[in-house]
Amino acid sequence: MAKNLLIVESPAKAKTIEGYLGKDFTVKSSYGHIRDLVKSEDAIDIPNNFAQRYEVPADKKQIVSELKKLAKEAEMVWLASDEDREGEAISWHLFETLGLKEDKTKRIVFHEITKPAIIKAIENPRKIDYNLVNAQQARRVLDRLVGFELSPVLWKKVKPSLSAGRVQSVAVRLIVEREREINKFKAEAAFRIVAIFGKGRESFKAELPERFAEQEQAEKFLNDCIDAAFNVKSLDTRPTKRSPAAPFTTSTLQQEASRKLGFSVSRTMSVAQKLYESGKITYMRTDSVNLSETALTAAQQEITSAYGDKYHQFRKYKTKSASAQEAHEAIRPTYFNVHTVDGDNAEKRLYELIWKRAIASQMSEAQFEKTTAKIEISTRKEDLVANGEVMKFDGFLKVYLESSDEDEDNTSDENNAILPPLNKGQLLALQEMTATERYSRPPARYTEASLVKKLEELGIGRPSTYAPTISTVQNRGYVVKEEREGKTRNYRVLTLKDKAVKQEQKTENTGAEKNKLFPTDIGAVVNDFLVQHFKGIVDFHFTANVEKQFDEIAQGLTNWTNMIRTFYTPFHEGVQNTIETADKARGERDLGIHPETGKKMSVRIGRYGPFVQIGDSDNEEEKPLYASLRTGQMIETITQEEALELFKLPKKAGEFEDKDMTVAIGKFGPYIRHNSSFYSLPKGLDPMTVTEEQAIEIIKEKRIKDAEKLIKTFDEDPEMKLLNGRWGPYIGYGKLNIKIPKGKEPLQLTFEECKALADAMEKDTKKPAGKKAAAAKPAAKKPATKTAVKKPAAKTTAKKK
DNA sequence: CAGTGAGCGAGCTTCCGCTTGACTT
Repeated sequence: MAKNLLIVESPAKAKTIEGYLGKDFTVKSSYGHIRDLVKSEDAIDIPNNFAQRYEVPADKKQIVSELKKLAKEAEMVWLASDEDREGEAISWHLFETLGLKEDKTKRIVFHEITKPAIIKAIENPRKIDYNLVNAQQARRVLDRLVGFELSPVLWKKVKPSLSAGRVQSVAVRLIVEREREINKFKAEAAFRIVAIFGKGRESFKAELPERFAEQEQAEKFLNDCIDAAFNVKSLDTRPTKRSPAAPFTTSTLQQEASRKLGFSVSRTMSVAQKLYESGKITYMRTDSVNLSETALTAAQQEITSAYGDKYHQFRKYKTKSASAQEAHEAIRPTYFNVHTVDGDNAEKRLYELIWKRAIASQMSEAQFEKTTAKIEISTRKEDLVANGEVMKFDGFLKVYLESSDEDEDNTSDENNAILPPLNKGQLLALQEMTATERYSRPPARYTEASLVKKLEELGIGRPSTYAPTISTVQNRGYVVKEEREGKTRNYRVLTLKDKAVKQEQKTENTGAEKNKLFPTDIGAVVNDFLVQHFKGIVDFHFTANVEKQFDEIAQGLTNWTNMIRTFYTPFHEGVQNTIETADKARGERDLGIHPETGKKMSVRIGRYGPFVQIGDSDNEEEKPLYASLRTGQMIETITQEEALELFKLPKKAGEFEDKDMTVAIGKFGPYIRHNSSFYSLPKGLDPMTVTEEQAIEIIKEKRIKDAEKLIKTFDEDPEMKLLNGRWGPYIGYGKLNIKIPKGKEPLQLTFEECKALADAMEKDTKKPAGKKAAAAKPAAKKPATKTAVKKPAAKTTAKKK
């Protein structure tokens, strides 16, 4: 047996380090935290100085017992978890749980996985830093208290199963408030003047810095220019430069992969995980922009050999984020001389992005010559301005250009245009001048990645939680990621050409969104409730404030239980007060009087989501009418006209010749119902006017599609089918979808075999007999397997309902 | 997924942060 046991957090890290240390060391991984607070109410003994009850979750039992065994046999145990709050706590939990002895345990830390760094760490061991551990406990306890006291308030006052927390509730608030800013926004139009001078390759654009609010002003300007003379009034040339961006952190990687590759944040993380596990990149959950000495040298070698000396420049980046804990390096390729990797397309592209960004971060700046020409108009006092940029040295731009969220904004694209050679006083020939009506833009909706950016700026969340947080707010139904169609709007363009001004009307599409985050009604109602009753918790600076106090605890300046008590006492009072006094929040909004019947119209959240009601619930004689809101509609913005539309039924039974066919509109759009089958109406077909022929066509097409999927049917039972799915063949039986067991040839399967599989599955879902069934149905991605394993029966009944 | 929204009430839900698989129709 090895004399030394060294424990790190990640198995991939363990493998690498084992290679550095030789046979005297066994290197193992704890797979993150090995203990957590128990799930029940009594996890924290509040009167007893917030004493915690911890347990080893079911999925960690095995690893803990293995580590225990190895620790017993070892002469020395080296706790090498990350050097940050959580890492220190992991070491402490290991110390406690494995029953380690003070004199046989050493705590070591390193910030990069390089041989010299590991050796140095082993030469400089220390003891567990209990101040840091206390800071982590304060963080853990605060999050539990907030989450587990706030959520039940929502169950009582809004809806069961909802959740609130220090991080997720602020994420939702950001999205809700942004949506309201957009709703409130009034676009203002103004005319932008652009002139084109010269011909062919010599032509260039110039713009008037001012804009005109009224068409008359723009028109007058163009008219004034008909017979005007244009000459170069001044020329200003000066050098400018651009520097490369720092190498990736988790958050910047997520942003850039979203902009350049169109990846969701969770996709980025899972692809990066694969690259990390196969040793291609360094650790992908980091807030550090630092590169190891080894990496700096390797990057230098790569850059000088590929591009030459003058392209290289040593750079050290400093983190801008106050909340950064910098336990790791920045994300970089493990080996800079590896330009491309094997693997699927996503891995290749993400690796390339990481490689370029890291290499560019050690390259020299790009140099430009920026020219600004002012052009005088003989008939007006304003000057036109033309900007040109010439690259003198490409520097880091040879490999990488960071994109920005405003890339789609092309209103200032003249900035990097090239100007022809110009002289002061030179007369210019006007080719064309336009005055285009341009609208101001509302604030941009968040994408997953821009929300991560914002959260990081506010110091909320950690690299390991950005992706899960984004999923949580969507899984809870507070936020949806959607594509929405825009509206067309008209804009006017005046054109001066050949000594005449012409006007035309053009149309543009505006407000179309793809993969943007929208709040739902429930998200808005929960947010408003929290803002009203728990302003302090959902305050954007709450996390930053408590982080300051955690830092004081970590430095030994503050006692953690005092800090938590100071926070908890008023917070808990607020919780109780809210439970007693607050009204139920249903987001109700008045929609006025129904024009035909004079009854009250209102809209609010119900059991099945937001709906419109006409008439009074208390009225015994006449039941009120109800209609669900549709995708894209919200309580706070729906108008009475839109609400009335919801009650119009397109085609009722009997309106078609085929008596079994009706058209209706569900929450997810218009659909045809034929007997008991549903067929959604393709976009562009109006459900109010759809003809029977069109409906029959849609049904036919759907049937053809279904038939294409069909491989085989069985005479014994028409419900049993062999189908072709996205990942190969599977068995369909009624509503059940059954995977084909490994090693079986799909076409050889007999009906009996299929039936047996189906029966087994049905039994499984009714009475999950253990791990398999429970693990097979995590509704959300995250809910710990612990719950599922512990209470499988409860979970199933809840779902059946 | 797909036309419902009463009221009763047992037993359930829920946090953030550290990790990786098993899984997907």
